[in-house]
Amino acid sequence: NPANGKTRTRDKYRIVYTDRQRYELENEFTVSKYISIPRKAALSSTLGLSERQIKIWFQNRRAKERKINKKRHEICSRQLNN
Amino acid sequence: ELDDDQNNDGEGVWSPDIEQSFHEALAIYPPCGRRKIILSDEGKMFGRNELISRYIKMRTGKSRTRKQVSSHIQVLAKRKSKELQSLFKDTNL
DNA sequence: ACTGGAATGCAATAAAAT
DNA sequence: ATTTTATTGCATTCCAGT
Repeated sequence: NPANGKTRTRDKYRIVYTDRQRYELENEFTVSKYISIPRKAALSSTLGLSERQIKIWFQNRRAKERKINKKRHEICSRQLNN
Repeated sequence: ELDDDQNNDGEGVWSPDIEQSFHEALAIYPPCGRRKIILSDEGKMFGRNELISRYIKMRTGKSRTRKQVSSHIQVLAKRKSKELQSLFKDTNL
C-alpha cells in the first residue's frame, strides 16, 4: 500500500479503524507504551495497517494518556483547594 | 531556567535572515551536495552542518547548532519530496 | 572519536466520525 | 463537544561512515 510514505489522500482525509484493530493496538499498549520495531512489523502484518500508521497510533495514544493524566491532576488540585 | 536565551530572538527558529544565510551556506560549501564528506583540518574535524552553523553565526551573530541545521535540512527535503509527489496528482487516475 | 542523516518523539493542529 | 486518524515543525535519539 504505502509506496509513498503518505496515508492521507484527496478523498479519504482519514480512515476509521476496525474494532479488532483498535482492540489489538490497545492491548499492545498495555504491554508497553512504546512499540518496538519487531512488534511494529508484526502488528503491521497482523492488522492490515502500515508501520507508519502503527507508529502514529502509539503517538496519539500516548498524547491521550498525557491528556487524561493532566485532567486527573487538575481534579486533585481542586480537591486540595477545597 | 526561564527563557534567557541570548542567541534566540523573538522571531521563529528560522527567521528570514537566518534562512537567507543558511541558503548562502548551502550554495557555497558544496554547490550541490557532492563534496568530500570528510572535512578534516589539522586536529579538528568539520562536517558540512558545522560549517553551515559557523557561517550562520558569522553572518547573523545568532547561534544555530549543527543538529538544528540537520533537522532543518530534513524538513526541507520532506517538503520538496511532497511537492514533487503532488505534481503527479491526477495524471493517471 | 568525530560526524551527517534517518527514525522517532512530541506539541500543536486539522478535520471526519462519534 | 469529544474522540479518533493524520500531518507538520521543531528537537532528540538511533545508525552507521570515515
